[in-house]
Order: sequence, then C-alpha cells, then structure tokens
Amino acid sequence: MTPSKTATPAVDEPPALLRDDLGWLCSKTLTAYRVAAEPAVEDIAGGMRGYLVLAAAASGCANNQLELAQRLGVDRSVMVGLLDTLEHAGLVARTPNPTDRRERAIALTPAGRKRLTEIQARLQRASEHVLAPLSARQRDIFLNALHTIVANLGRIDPRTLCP
Amino acid sequence: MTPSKTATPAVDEPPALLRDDLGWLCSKTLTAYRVAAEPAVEDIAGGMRGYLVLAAAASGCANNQLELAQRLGVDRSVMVGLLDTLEHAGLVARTPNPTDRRERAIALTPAGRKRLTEIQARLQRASEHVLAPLSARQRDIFLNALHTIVANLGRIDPRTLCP
DNA sequence: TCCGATCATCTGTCCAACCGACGATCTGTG
DNA sequence: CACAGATCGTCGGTTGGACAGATGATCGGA
Repeated sequence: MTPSKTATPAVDEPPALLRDDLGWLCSKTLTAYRVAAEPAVEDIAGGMRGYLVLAAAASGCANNQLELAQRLGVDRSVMVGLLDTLEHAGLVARTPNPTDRRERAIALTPAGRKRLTEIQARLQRASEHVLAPLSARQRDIFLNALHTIVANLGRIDPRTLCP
Repeated sequence: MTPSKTATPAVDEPPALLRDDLGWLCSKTLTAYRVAAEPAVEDIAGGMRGYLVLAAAASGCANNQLELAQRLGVDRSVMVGLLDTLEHAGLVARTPNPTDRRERAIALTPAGRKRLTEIQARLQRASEHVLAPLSARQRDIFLNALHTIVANLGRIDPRTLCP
C-alpha cells in the first residue's frame, strides 16, 4: 500500500536546507513528543499545563501563583483559570500564606501527588518513544547535553547576537 | 532596583521534577533559540515562517502550496497569506504549473535567494549561541542525535504508546 | 497613619489557528 | 465527448488562548 506516486519525495521528509537547522530539529522533536505525550495528559485537568503545575508544586516552586506562572512561562491571568481547574479536580489546594495573606501557595493534595506519579510514568514512556532510535548510551549523552544547554540559558550574553 | 528578597531561588531555575523531562528541556531550548533567532528574522516577511518557506523552496520542496504547507506543519489557508507577504516583498514567485494549472509552484527570486543565505548565516550564529555551553565535539554529537531522532519520527509505532 | 507596591483576580481586546465552502481544474468512466 | 468525483488555491466565519489594563486586598516603609 505504498503510495503509487513516489516521484515527489514523501511529505514527512525534511527539506534539505533545514536538515541542520537547530530550530527545525527541536521543533519537530518537540511536536513528536507532544503527540506521544498527549494521551498521557489528556485526562488531567489542564492537560500538559496541568502536569507542569503539579510537577512544579511538588518541587517546591509554588510559593505563590506569580512565581509559578513565571517559572512555567505562562501569563499570570492564565494561571488563575488553570489553578481553578486543578483545584476543582481536587489535585491542588490554594493555601493562604499566614505571613503574607496576599500570597497563595499551591500545595498538592494526596490525590494530586498520586496523579503526578502516574503521569510521570506515562510521560517517561512517551519520552523513550521519541528517543527510541538512540541507544541507551546515546540517550544519556543526548539528555546530558540538553540539560547542559538549559542550565546555561540564563547565562547567555545577548550582545553576541546583534553586533 | 534589584529585588531585595533573594531568599527564594531564582525564577529561571527549573523545577527539580522537570529537570529530566524531555518535553520541558526541548521546550526551553526551542524558546531560547527563538529568542536568539528573532532579530535574525524580524526584517523578513513572515518572520521565522517566511524563512522556512524560503528554505523549503530552495530545497525543491514547493511544487505546490499544499505540499509546502504540510511539510512546514501550517494550515493551508495560513500559507496563502504567508506567500502573499513573501511575494509582495519580492522574495518568491507563484509560478503556475503548465501541466496542472491548479498548482502553483513556489520559486525563489534572486532577491529571495540572496536573503535566504543572509538569514542562514545569522541563524547559524543564533544556533551557536544556544549551543555555546557545549564543546565543538559535543555539539556534533548532539546535533547528530537530534538528526537521528527526527529522521526516524515517521517510523515510530503508535501501538507502543497506549497498550 | 498614609502612600506606593505587590498579589490574585477579572474583564475586554486582539490575533492566529481551525473548519467549511466555493470556483477552477484535473482524472477516470461510460 | 459528457459527466461525476477529487484536488488545488482562496476566502470567510468562528473560536480559543494570549495579552494588557483595572480593581480589591494586603504589605512595607516614611
């Protein structure tokens, strides 16, 4: 059942000039990951965003909503609705800060903590799915490199961009 | 006016539980690349999208607009306006296919070809900017791994996702 | 005590993606 | 040759989410 016409190259083959484009490669990889991860987060409130909130809260990065929003790169007004959904689903709780009553820390409920571990396991499989063409050793090296890049993102010097 | 309170960890430090999340790492890397690449494509019609069209056209992947749109992952109706902008800027030309008058092949004008090489050079610098924390050898390995992943994306077996 | 700043929330606006429809054109069948 | 179905490019409407500004509650310092 191969397509009868193979005169033109397949649609999923990347254009030659983009084969070494970092943005293109990252974009394709991320898209594939999102597709693979979609069933893992489709039943959680807020989808992938909801998972990120849960993970951040479990990491102690949710002392207040603004901090949480900035870390996850979403607008503060979006975070309101996202937390509404998660709270309504019983996964997180807004706990007022006794020392500063303006702030609401985001705490995981037991159900939220359980859900988080479930989703982490499923996302792990999605990740392995995308990384399948790499050997175990290659995966380690690749993820280490990614980790190095992300860890140093804050230290880049914007002046080297537009001389 | 530096923030007086540095008791809480910096906002740009990733939550611990996401440090090994492929989606998170790819997302942060891609965002950083887009920020670094933004000045390189801000003066081209259509921005980053416009560059992708140019690169695809130069790679001979633009026999018709639908093929182009599918390759780049944008909607076919979005491609119309994008090509309008690029054509109005004199970078590409819609050339009717003589054998099938429904199709319009996208051809680069001399100006478009020149602009493409300029932008490629600038994007190369943006890429090196993001990859700066890696040694030259690590960069090669990393890009090779990314290339391997993307080249095998079409071959993944969806059944291994939801057993 | 008072004034500016900060946090969470709400509201309105705007942009870009998605979906369906339409005319022009091609292909296959009788 | 006539016709039906499919394909390509285009247009229009709808919708969802991002973004900015305003508001009330609260904190910190003069």
